[in-house]
Amino acid sequence: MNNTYTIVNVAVNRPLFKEFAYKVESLIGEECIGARVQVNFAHNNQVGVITKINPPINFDESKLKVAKLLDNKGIISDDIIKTLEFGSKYYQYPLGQCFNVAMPKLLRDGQKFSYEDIPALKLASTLDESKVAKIKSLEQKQILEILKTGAVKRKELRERGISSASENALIKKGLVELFNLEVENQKFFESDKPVLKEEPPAPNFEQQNAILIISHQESFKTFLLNGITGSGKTEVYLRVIENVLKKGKAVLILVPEISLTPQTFDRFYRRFNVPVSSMHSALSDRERLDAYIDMATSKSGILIGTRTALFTPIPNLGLIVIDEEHDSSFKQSDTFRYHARTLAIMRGKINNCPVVLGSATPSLETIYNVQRGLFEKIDLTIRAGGALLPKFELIDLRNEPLTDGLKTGLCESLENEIGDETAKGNQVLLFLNRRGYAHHLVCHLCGHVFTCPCCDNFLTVHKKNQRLQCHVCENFFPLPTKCPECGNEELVEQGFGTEQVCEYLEHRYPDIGVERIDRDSVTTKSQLETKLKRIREGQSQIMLGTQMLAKGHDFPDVTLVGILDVDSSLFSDDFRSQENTAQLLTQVSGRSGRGKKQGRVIIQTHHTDNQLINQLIDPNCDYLTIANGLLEARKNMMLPPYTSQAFLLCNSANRDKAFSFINDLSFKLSSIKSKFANLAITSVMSDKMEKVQNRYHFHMLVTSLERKTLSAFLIEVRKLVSLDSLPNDVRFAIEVDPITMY
DNA sequence: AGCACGCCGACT
DNA sequence: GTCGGCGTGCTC
Repeated sequence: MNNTYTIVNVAVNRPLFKEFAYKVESLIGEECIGARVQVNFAHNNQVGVITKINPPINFDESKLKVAKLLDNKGIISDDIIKTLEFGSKYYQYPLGQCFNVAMPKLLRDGQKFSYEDIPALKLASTLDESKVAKIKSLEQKQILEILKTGAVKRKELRERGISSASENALIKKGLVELFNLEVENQKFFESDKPVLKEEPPAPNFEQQNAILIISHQESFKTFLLNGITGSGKTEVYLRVIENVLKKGKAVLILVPEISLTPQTFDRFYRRFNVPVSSMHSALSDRERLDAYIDMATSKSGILIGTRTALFTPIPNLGLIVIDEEHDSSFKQSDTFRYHARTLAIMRGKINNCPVVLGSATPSLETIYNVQRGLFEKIDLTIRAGGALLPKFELIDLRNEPLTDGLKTGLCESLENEIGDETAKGNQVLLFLNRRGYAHHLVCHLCGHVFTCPCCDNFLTVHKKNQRLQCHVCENFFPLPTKCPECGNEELVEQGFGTEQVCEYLEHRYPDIGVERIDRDSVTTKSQLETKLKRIREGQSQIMLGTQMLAKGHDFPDVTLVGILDVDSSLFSDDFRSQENTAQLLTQVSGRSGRGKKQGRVIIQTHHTDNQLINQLIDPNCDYLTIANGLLEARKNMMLPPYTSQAFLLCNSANRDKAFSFINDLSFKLSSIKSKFANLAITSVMSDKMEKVQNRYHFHMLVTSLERKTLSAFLIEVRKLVSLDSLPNDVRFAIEVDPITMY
């Protein structure tokens, strides 16, 4: 019977809002929805995904091309297909390209959906106790301790912060054996081991309340777990997860990119006997596929990952957690421009399971959804061990003498405070969200400012590697000795960055260790570990850093947090900058005073009458009060979340091409605009940085009172654009629910 | 997005 | 003649 075939719809990785019919040369049914196929599409071989079986077609059946099945049943589960179909419409991004983003690279490339070798370690069958006794390395002891409970994948050991050098040392000593883990054909809920590996600490009454409410929720509902820093949100997650696992259901936990620290994973690996998988940027393609298969086949019951982990098939999904839900890394800002929070809630709805959003500083969108009754808020207000929240104080820079220190970011009063605290044996954390030595370089004679030749951007001075660097396109140039315009040799460094402040601190406090933590001084995981270790062991008392420091790490001995430059974040033209500043400062301040001593947060500012700053230092004003005030302002100004927005983005290496394309579009849109009520389109504008990497960027902003109207309008935009098809070298994109302004 | 097709100017 | 640059249109 070689004339039997099945007609299927296939989504291909092309910017087309259409699926294409093919025939598969066998009789297949619904079980193959979500299976990959190899197809010839427009003279090209492509991997596509089956979306429908026996669809109605208006195409000559005899002319259908043949699709070759790559999977004998669907690997992309039904709920993910539904989530992507929703996402494709909501974000106006072609379904086939959504699938592409949702699949691990190896699956995209057509590799088999199966495991290859999985390197793992186990204790040697005969353990030479005399050799064990001789081991001094803490890390090696830790490995042996972990392996006593069974064999472990090398990937897991690395995620728990253990270096492969220690593993290799033990292998060399013959205490540990490297082997290829044969994955047992057992599902996580079929194990006879108890769910818990260790007895958890007793929750306080607030945590207990939260655990009960969420655990009792069997059907779809979105919770906001609003817990101040140090109130034990993770313990609530762990307890709820335990309850979900006991019902035989699996769990998905999304975390921000920044929190990929060993502690994040270690707590889960230590707590549960249930296998844990992870998915994040540090994994190899193979490891990512392995984690994907682990979840899809129910070998693991827990997946912890960054935003793309959302698209991992998980049969019997019982709970989705989004930790630090306000974090901007949940929004993808290229290709498929989705927000993982939005799609996670949709996936929860499709699976009829609860979704928990956790944060000390929730996004205004989420707070608004609580006010509208869409989400249920649960509060955690008590810090573990009775630790007190830090006290905020202001230093009015206008009253400070213009010392050398102030020129590099530190006023005299703050210097004195740092001296006092460190003399008492305490630690100090200084926060400055600007890396490099100096913000820019200017000629003292003619005022020439050194800018990037590819971007409309200043070049930042980096002293250590003696170069000027563009923080937009990452291009760099040797540090100049004279002005290219007038030849003058006096070049002035303006604006301080972490590198300069660090240099000053080391000179000012030569006897106190200073650790700089930013993207330039910390490039590998082990560098970060070394620095954190020196801080934990008290060898260094001052740490200075960018956002890298603001999240995830606890520093119990920090009693003083210094905010060096809040002023530059107060006057941005982005309407979200106040919200972001409040979140960042609240998060940074939460790093201090987790021990017994109450911490202080000192903010240096020239604007002591600024409303936001005054709210932050007011002990009677918490983050939610600030957020409610900001929401009120958003309402009055018709801004999100009270309205829905989308950017229409366009760029080209040829300025005229980009400009005339978007102007044409603007003209066409103005004629259809009247069909949409309560919808506003701005005129065409250059992006804040018009030129980036030699491409010229323009945009229009669409604002609508109703989400539905916006969606309907964007469909029209898309049709207009694809009807004309894009001119050569003009790129066009729609960004729905933008979180940064262009 | 890719790629083929076709139109037109430049050059052996 | 014919090579190649780019605008146009199609992809089951």
